[in-house]
Amino acid sequence: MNETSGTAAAQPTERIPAAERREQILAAASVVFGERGYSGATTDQVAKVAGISQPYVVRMFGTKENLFLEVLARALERLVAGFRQIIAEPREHGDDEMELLAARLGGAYVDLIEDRGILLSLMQAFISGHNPVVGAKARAGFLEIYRMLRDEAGFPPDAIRGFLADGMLFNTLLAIRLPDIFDEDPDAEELMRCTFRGKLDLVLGATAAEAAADA
Amino acid sequence: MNETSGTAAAQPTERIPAAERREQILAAASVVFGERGYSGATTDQVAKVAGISQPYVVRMFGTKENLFLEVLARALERLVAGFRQIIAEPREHGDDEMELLAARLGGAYVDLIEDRGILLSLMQAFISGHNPVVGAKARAGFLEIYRMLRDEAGFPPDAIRGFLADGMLFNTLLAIRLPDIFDEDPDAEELMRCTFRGKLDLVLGATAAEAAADA
DNA sequence: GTCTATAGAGCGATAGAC
DNA sequence: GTCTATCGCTCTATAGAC
Repeated sequence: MNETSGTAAAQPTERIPAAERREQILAAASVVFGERGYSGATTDQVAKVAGISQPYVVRMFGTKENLFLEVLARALERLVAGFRQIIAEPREHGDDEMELLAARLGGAYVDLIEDRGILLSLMQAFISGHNPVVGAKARAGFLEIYRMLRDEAGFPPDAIRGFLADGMLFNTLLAIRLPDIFDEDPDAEELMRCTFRGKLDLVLGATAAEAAADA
Repeated sequence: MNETSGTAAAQPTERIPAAERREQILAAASVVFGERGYSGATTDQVAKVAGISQPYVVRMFGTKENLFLEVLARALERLVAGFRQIIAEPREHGDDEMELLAARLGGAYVDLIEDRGILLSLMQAFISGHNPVVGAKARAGFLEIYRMLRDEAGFPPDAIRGFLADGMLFNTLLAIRLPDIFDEDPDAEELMRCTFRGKLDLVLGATAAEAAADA
């Protein structure tokens, strides 16, 4: 079953197609950038999570900045595609048509940012407004969502503001890991409940699953 | 008027009391941490903005982490104190009492985050949930605001959620520097207007002033 | 397709003079 | 109260073997 060597040294990495390896690295990078931030993350940490060597990460993407930009682009693509699909779904017309659509979009958004890598990569982009490349992508992405809600979903201005605002509050409460202190401070759960309402179970399920994965 | 030397070398820094120098460093650090993030900022950049040497920054605060924590604590203090003062102000009772109070608090918040250092230091803290020290401060600070709105201002749950959500959207649109592209994309201004409504002039005034200062 | 080795640059922190 | 000099570490990126 074993190689001849009995040491615990790193086993030679399996040779797999570059495209597949790319995906592995992007998945790892999403996690690491999400947790440590763009500057705080190192290509070596990404490499370790992906199970390969640090120079190979660099080789694959040229620079650390390119790698981050691709992670960000993927997150934005998933967000836009997810929303567009829901908006395109057939829906019954009625007084609460807009509320129903907003609830569906909100649910899809919470689903998406349950992936902490996606959540924090997006937030990293938000605070990189000063960076010409990342900042431009963040502005363009935000405006694309705005146009989609206005033109494709047909939301009136106040509904757009309410929807986007709720989303940014979701981001923040999940980013600061409010569920981590539910047992230390009952107000933490109260605030989460008041913010997420029906969506809370969704969020807590994901949080619990992540905690279990950590252990 | 001049020293004997005619070179353009850095002039010897004026000797000023430590407490005053501390404030200068904190002000510089707020700007630098805000723009570059905790990991992206260097103590040398802070020192240059403050007009002193890099080792002096470290000597004053022990470590870079301590310096960031103090910047964050100052921002939270200003926020909490500002809100508390407005809530304590006498107000006429009536149907729109809560709306009026919310509008005043919102205005104060926009005033505060016009200071880009404060805005981005807060947002830096939000995405540092994984960091035991910074993350704990972020959670505690957010819950303090929540309790203030619930117990001191007397807001009902939906008003709290709406207020906090609007604030987080303010944060995001300012952080990504949406006003920077008003002339490239008219939707940018439309989104800002739909979000900030009456407060827009406040925001744009500050943005214009900052742009002028940069040049 | 993947690794080891290492160059080259930057950064936080310390030591010690003035 | 403030600086200069510098150590030692970490990190990105390159070179080149397999």
